[in-house]
Amino acid sequence: MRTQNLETLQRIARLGSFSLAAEEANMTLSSVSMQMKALEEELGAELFDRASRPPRLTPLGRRVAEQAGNVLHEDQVLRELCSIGEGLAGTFRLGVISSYATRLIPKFLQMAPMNAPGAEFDVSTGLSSDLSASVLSGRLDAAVVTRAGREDPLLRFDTMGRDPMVLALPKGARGETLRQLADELRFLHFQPLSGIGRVIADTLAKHKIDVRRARIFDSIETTMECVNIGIGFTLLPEPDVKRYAAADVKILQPKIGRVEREVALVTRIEPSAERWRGALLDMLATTERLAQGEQKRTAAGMDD
Amino acid sequence: MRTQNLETLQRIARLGSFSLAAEEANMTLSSVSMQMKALEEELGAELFDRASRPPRLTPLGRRVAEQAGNVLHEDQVLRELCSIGEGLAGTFRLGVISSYATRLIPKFLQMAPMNAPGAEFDVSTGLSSDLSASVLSGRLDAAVVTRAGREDPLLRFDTMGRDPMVLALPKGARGETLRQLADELRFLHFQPLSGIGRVIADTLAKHKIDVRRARIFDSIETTMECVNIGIGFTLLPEPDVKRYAAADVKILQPKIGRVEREVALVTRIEPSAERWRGALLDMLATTERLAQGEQKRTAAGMDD
DNA sequence: AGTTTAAGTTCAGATATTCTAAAGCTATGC
DNA sequence: GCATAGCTTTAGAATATCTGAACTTAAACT
Repeated sequence: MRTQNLETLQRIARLGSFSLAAEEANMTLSSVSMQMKALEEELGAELFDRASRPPRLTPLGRRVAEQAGNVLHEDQVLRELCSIGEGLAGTFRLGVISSYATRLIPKFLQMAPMNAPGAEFDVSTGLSSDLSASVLSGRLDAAVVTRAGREDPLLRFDTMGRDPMVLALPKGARGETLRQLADELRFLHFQPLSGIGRVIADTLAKHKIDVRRARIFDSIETTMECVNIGIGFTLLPEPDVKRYAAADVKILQPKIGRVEREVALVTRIEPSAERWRGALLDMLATTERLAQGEQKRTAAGMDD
Repeated sequence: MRTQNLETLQRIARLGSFSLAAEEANMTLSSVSMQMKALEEELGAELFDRASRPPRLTPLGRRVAEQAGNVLHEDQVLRELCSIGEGLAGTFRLGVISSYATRLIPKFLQMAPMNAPGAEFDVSTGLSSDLSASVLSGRLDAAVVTRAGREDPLLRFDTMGRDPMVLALPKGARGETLRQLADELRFLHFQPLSGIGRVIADTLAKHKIDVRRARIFDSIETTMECVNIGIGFTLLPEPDVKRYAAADVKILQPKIGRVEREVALVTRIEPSAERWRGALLDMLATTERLAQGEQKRTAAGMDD
């Protein structure tokens, strides 16, 4: 089936004759005639009654011309998908680290239809290392991960932002440095296989801090809840700590220098990704900005 | 645009590689490759990332493959319209004489989706002569009309049924023959330009009956309402008289012999009409049978 | 790390399709 | 009945598409 033939059929139905259709489409009359002959042959149906001089559409031909409109409409939608110059067009399989998902995904999905009407997003969550591996193997197109250590040279990491890591201490804790606190309290260690966990483990190792009796959690919310009720202290990104900390939890910058987790968009290095990587980064940045603004407003509201 | 290319794209998206798609479709691998190259060219879009060896769909390619499904689905609908062997397929522009419309159209439109799922009907009403002219000129595909006198040789009339014409007399009328009644009462003459009107006029002329003070109406319901309240008598098809007559109205066979109106389906004589004329006649006959059954049941119900 | 294999791409030629222009029909209108 | 407009047909040219073979290369396997 060739869509041009359906267009010609529609034109004939609209204009009432082969010759007017030919004129409008800048084709020869014989082309029009041959196209319709081919269409009838392919469909195995009589679309025209050729006994009368402008050939008359049969009832079936009339209906087929109508249905041709549906086919052509879907075809048009397809072409418009492809002619979105700027902006995102396509179905993107996007991964987001669990520790960032809460902050990003709801707002992102809410904004997506406005920011990128030509795009669909299949979002999934996981650990930085798994997500990076999925991007590398092609199961995902892109992922938001925490940067850490060695990075595959086939992948590209575009930093989206840096969150300072802060200490969250339960009410009554006395120490002020990581080392002091590690002696005094149980350390709540975020899953070392995750990006944040790697940052934490690297920091502890670098300063040779021994956290005896550490507990491992793989949920930020759970970890903070444990801090809230005094089970131990932890080291986590500031925005997450502020989101979940109870009013009496003490928040400190670690004295051992700035500790950060760096959040990045990871994509494969390949020519076709150049078309959309920038737009996706823009969109994520916009979302982040809006989400942070909202969080601040919420926090402000809570102060009242 | 060629739908085959979209099918190939879908196959690749489903099977994951060009070669599997080629195998499934019994094509050579190079055909598949060339089709996809042509599709990308036509759409002006990169659908595949050819750096990796089964070429990977880009996000846009994934979305296009999905939308291709919509195009192909509409195409399939179109083909199925054409492959309805028996039965009606198409959009039929159908005329029905006003004096028959009440009896036929509601039931007909109600049954249509079941009886002829592949058909649509644009129904209009009018006089037999106008409807026949419309069929002849192609504004209608077929019409249900009253047969009368000379018929165009380019048209074909298939009789659907015959309604005996009966006299309807108001309460207290004394005459028993048309002639007696014409002397006694005002004659309510149905629109002589219509089919029924022609039958009436022909009958009166044939028997040289003079209906002084006749009144002309172009609605059966109005005519019968006038009989009901004693304004005059009339001669109309039995089913219509029975439908609208008040309980005290007297109904008589005319003594001058059987007077009938013959209802027929009129269509152009042309090869393509052969495909559907029979099916349409069947459908109308079925509808009529059901409608009559219903009318009888209603009448029986009223007797209770 | 080098080799093999499988999977795509490209090319040249064969085949099929579609177009144009001209000639041929035939309803329709005068 | 004749003229004309409108469609069909035909032949040949221009395109497009397919096949099979040679070529390339990513991924898998020593």
